[in-house]
Amino acid sequence: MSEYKSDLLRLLDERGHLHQLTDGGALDVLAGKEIVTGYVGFDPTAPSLHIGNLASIMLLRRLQQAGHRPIVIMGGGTAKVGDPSGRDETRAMLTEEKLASNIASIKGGFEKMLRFDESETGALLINNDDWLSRLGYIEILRDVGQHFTINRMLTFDSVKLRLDREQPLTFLEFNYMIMQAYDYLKLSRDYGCRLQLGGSDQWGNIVNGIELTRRIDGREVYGVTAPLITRADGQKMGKSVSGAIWLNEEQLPAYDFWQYWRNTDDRDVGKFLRLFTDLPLDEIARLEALEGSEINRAKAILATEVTRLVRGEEAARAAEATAAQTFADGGAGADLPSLTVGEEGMRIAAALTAIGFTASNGEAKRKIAEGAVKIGGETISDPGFVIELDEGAEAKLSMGKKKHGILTR
RNA sequence: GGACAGGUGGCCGAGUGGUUAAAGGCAGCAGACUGUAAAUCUGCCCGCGCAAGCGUACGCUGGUUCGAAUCCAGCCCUGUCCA
Repeated sequence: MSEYKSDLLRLLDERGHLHQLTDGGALDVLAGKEIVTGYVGFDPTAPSLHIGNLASIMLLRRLQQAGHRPIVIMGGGTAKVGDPSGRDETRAMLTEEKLASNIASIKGGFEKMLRFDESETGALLINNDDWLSRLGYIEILRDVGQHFTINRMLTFDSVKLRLDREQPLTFLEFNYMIMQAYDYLKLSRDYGCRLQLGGSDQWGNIVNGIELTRRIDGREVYGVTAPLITRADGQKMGKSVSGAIWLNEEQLPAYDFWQYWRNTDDRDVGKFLRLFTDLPLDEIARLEALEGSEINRAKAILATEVTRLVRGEEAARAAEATAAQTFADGGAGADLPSLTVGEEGMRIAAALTAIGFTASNGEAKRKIAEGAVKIGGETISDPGFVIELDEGAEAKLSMGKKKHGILTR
């Protein structure tokens, strides 16, 4: 089924992780005979990664599963420069403190998905600020800058796109690819790194690093990119209800994370199971073959598996149980968002906003007028309705079919 | 530094003095149909207010006018070309 001989490339290929690779034949041979150290870079531009980054994290997980050593590069240094890839606009500049706190809060998540230990294949997490910030300007220009021609830099998509669209591209950002390439050289020297993986938008950056390493050190290193994961409806992964689907619990409760996967388009179920879970391929084949409403079973499994991977066993079980109680039994599970209404009660519109179903009281009132709001299954159509509960009582507040919460006194 | 073009709601994009809380599209939310899916159709889509209504809003500041996103001045920002 796969043309590759090494466990690594076969695994990546079978599960849909491969888009492009440099000298796949040589990499296949290398991965077949020794432990390969490979890395992926992540820019700490937010306090949490989101599921758009999940495909890249899975690359590292697969690398480790295939018996190799993954390195997570936190782009503390490159984030100061800003990756222009796939962006129309210059990124907002992040302060040093913000970057540090982002890195700290992103770190934890990796420990669930990768094994960090002292073994030969134990994962490492390294901040490229450790070396990038120390570089001298003249030094970097002479050592690295002489290997880059402007002519070539201008042909890169990340640059060309901006120029074609007549959007500004600052000199700072223009240098991003040089910093990125330098990372590879540095990792090759200090950690014996031979492989860089990344999203397909990183192809240019990866190739630059490979060339730089070859030119300066005469060392052959490799690159692998994963396809851009799109959903069947054409949306990019990770955008949804209230923005991104964050990996961290603080940014998005496990229940909501679970729900995102539960609502996967029928057509994406098989693809996502392969990419984002460890389920065996034959089982996935069975699940994605389910017809009609049966495929909902596969979606629940997908949701639980991915949640387990990202949030842990306990969070996954709780989210799954809550979903079953809420949707299958029409009740209210413990993991639903909750709101205390207090002794004097609370206006329905205020409650909807407080629990996060609506962004403003005005929106809440509109939803009430549309007949979308229910308490305990009863539609509430009076916008002036005041929720009052007896001491210790609970009620289920719903907006639409999917948004449910628990009201308590 | 100069010439020209431009800066409109989450995004794209109309709008060149009043009927403009600002066309249209996308995204989003809800309803119907379903399977917590897709597609389709319908409604909603700045905030506050039960409501009448009020407050904000078209880069910023000021001005003209009964009335400005629209006219004028200065400033800031972006692009293109020139130096």
